[in-house]
Amino acid sequence: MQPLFLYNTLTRKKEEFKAINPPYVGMYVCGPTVYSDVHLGNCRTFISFDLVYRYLLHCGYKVRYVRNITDAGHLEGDGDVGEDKISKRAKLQQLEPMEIVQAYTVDFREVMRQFNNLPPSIEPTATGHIIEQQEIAETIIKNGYAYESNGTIYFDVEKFAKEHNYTALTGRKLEDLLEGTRDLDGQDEKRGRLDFALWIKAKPEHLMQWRSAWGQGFPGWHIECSAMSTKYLGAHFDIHGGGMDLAPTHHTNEIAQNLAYCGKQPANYWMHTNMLTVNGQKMSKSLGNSFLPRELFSGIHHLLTKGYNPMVVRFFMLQTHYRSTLDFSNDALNAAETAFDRLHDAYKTLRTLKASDKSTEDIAALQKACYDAMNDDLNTSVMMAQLFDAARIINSTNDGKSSLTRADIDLLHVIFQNFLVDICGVKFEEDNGEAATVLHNVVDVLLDMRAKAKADKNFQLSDELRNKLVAAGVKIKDGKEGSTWTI
RNA sequence: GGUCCUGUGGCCGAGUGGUUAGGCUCAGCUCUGCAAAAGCUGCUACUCCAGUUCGAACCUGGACGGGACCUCCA
Repeated sequence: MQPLFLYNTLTRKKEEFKAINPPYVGMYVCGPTVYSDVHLGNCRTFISFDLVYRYLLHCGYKVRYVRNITDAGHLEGDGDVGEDKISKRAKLQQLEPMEIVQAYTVDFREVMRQFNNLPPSIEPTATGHIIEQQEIAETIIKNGYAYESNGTIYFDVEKFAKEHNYTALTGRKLEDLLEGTRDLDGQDEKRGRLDFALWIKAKPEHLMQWRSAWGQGFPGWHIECSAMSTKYLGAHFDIHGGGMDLAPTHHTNEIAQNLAYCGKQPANYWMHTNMLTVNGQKMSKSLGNSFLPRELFSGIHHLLTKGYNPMVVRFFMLQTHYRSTLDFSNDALNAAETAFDRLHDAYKTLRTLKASDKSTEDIAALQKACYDAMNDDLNTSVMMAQLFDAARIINSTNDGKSSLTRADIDLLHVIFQNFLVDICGVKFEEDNGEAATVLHNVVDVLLDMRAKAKADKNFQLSDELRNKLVAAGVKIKDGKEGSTWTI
């Protein structure tokens, strides 16, 4: 097997991927906070890591993929003041916090299914690991990197930074961070301005709170990932991922917590996916420019002219490398839809291709180019360019302008199956079932009538039949050996 | 303000110090009763300025533009 290179945020380089205990791989990805709908930007990240997961599986690794569900709420604003997002939402809607969590978790999983993301091996929740989070906080206090202040536990960043490289992930200078931080105004519980909470004292009216050695409270924002990754993947595992916006704060603090807890950098490879933008601006809940998956599928959104199949959206996203920003627009989506159909049509044509004694094309080289692209930090853009090359070869063979041996045709099948279906996770709707069979028969009857009309040179009738079928959603292509159709 | 990333043809989007990315759109041709599809051909770019180099879109410096993070965010 050829080496796989992945870009590691820690070293800012592409590095050869070497599993700690091959063939096993542990991968942790920061999942959603389930206090509202996942938007498309979130989905991009999870689709990107689904690609990582799928490719590792394809390469023969046995992957334990852990993606958390944050259901304990995060505070709003800087930290220690402010309100838990999930509680806030719950009060607003007069619901139990867990009712909110349940509703959005169910919705999240449904969206992931629509995008054909494989479910992670474990999807742990923050509320299910309160004890583990408390234990980590306790140990960090014992190790001298955290302190209690009026029922809240803070991580002592400045002390940690004296012995460790706190900003290893982003390469920023600590002084710059200190300068950039806002004044503590009123938060005199904290010793240092960069200190962050591991455990937060709850006010009596706070809806989600748990008992602890420090009184009633709830966990801080970063500690759940430390707790759950350590529990399921061990103190040192292979890949940790998330959106790029998590690197400077969430992941930086997570690394600090793990080091302070057990002296180990949690993951060898830190992977970060880039943002989805709308008109050049990051799509985010707080900016209010986010698209909901269902709006995109249905087309019901003021910026959209039509709806798009989830597979088209997935394909659209994978046409761009995961570390580049991807701008979202109707034009780009329409282009992706046309391109997607072209690949799909070629894949279908492949089944009916007639073999020759000789090949005029080098299919093995094409397959190698696909692997080379994927091994180069999962360059799906270049890999897909190869698939379009394959589509051109298939079509031109179908037209009799080039030829392929049986072995090469079979290899093309393997390439499409491997790279498009298994690795990119693109699923093609196959019409199965009784209704579909009946539909097939009915269309065939109509095409038969149209063929007779054409034979009689009754083009008025044949065109009418074609136009009406097109209006009904059936596209007709006339070939030398009869007509074919697609929906 | 600080730190970092980025600027590619009509649009989207890869990329490497010297050779065609790819997709979409558009035009022409072939095929076709017409249409659609498909194939072929064309439009062939790298923000600007300076430097390094035999040679730079790709390296360095500067300018300008865009973005991310510094507050929860994938």
